[in-house]
Amino acid sequence: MLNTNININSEIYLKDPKSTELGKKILEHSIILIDKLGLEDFNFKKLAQKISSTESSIYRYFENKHYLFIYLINWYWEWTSTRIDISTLNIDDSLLKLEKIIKVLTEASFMDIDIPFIDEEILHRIIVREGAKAYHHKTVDNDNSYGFFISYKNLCKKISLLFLEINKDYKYPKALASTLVETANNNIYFAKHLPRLTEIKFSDKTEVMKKDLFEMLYQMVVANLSYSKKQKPKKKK
Amino acid sequence: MLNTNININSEIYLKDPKSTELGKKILEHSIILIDKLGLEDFNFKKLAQKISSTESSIYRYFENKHYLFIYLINWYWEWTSTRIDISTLNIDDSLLKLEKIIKVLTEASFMDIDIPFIDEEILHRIIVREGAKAYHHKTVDNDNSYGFFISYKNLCKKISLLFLEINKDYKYPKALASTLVETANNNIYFAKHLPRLTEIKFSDKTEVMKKDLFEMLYQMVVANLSYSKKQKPKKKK
DNA sequence: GTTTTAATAGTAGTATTACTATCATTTAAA
DNA sequence: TTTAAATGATAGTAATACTACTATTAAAAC
Repeated sequence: MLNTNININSEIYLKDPKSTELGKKILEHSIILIDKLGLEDFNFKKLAQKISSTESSIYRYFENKHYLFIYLINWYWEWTSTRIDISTLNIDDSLLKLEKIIKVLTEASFMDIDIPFIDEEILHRIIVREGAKAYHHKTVDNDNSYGFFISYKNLCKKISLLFLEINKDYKYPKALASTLVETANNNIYFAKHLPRLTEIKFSDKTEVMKKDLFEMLYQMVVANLSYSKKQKPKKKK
Repeated sequence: MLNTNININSEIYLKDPKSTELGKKILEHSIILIDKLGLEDFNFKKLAQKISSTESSIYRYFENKHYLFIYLINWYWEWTSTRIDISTLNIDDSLLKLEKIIKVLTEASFMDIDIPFIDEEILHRIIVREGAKAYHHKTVDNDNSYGFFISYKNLCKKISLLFLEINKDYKYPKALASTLVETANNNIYFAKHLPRLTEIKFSDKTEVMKKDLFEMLYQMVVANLSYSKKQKPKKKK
């Protein structure tokens, strides 16, 4: 069932930010500020100033910066899942579905569901730059036990099921799904900041870059899925 | 030319930590402490306590925690490059070289060059958990302008050249190289902490896991390189 | 063997961060 | 119009991320 209402694990917040005006302002401006300052220089004091509120008010919504960040990341994953659902709806051809999924993963503007207080383009930029920090830390197991990464797992699960649809014998659908998501983000980032790590060329005319990135990722997935298909189980002699 | 002496860009430190006793203690125990506490909870005060020194003494070697971290990351990349050189020395077969490289990337114990004050096993664990933070931040371009990521680029370059050796027409050797390195680390991490993102099963009997991971990565690379080989340039009709 | 320098330690101090606690005020719902 | 929810204002604490300066020790040079 398709659901355009993005739902976030209630363990992440103290008070649902979607439920109040201040909450929505926190979400809206935290995205803008994190994009501008970077996650390490962003803090609740600066955010409070920006929205003409106070630190203590923000602390009523989120225990700390990490939880707010986890919220945003989850929002992105849920939003991405939803866009995948919408964009693949009524499409039967598996390879066409794959195309749609890769487009969703690489273009924040593709199949947009507009929610007024979230700028998805900026959020996508944050994810590309710092999304991996959500789970690359010492307390990942604790966060995981509260279900903070379920949205990410569901997203990867969804993608991996399509891979099995294309090739039911493929051995590593989950790993290929997470690799696809991570590689999409990494190559956007590398193209801009560490260009010797990818063939993708950054350009302000983003259409060119998106097309190149799309082709690379599509080829990567198809190569993996079709390589395995060829490998007939060989009997040992 | 093979060089087992690991050299780090001198812009990263204020005083060469390899050159003094305290410097070596800083390197040795920062690795142990970062592994134990995680990068965010690690600081110079705690490190100073651990090595019975003072904050101010540590600040003579590194401007701050970030630079020390960059130093360790660079050490790892240089060490990995060196191990690749040694392990592929005198090997002619490209696919055998690929095997060696993947083993170096996945096993800190493979082809060890023992340097007394660096515990490579622990350092590898840090890289797997938090290595990506070295370049996923707002000031990446500044760091990059000082050459802090040259070692990583060289490592990827080296790997990408082997890919071209296997298939000179392959279109994305650089992207595949960075993806290989990142995917190796990610899947070790996912196996342990987010197991639904990979087929690799974590086990304390690490040999099993390493073998699975090796096979997955090897297949991924070969699939990509051989898929492209098949694609004969088609004339447009 | 003394002088000079390099290396380290010790102490103190500052600005910022990451909170917690308490109370007052405004706004909305009952 | 009362009551409760939401927000704001203020203050305070412990920790962090430094900088500055001075003292001591150890090693190298003369």
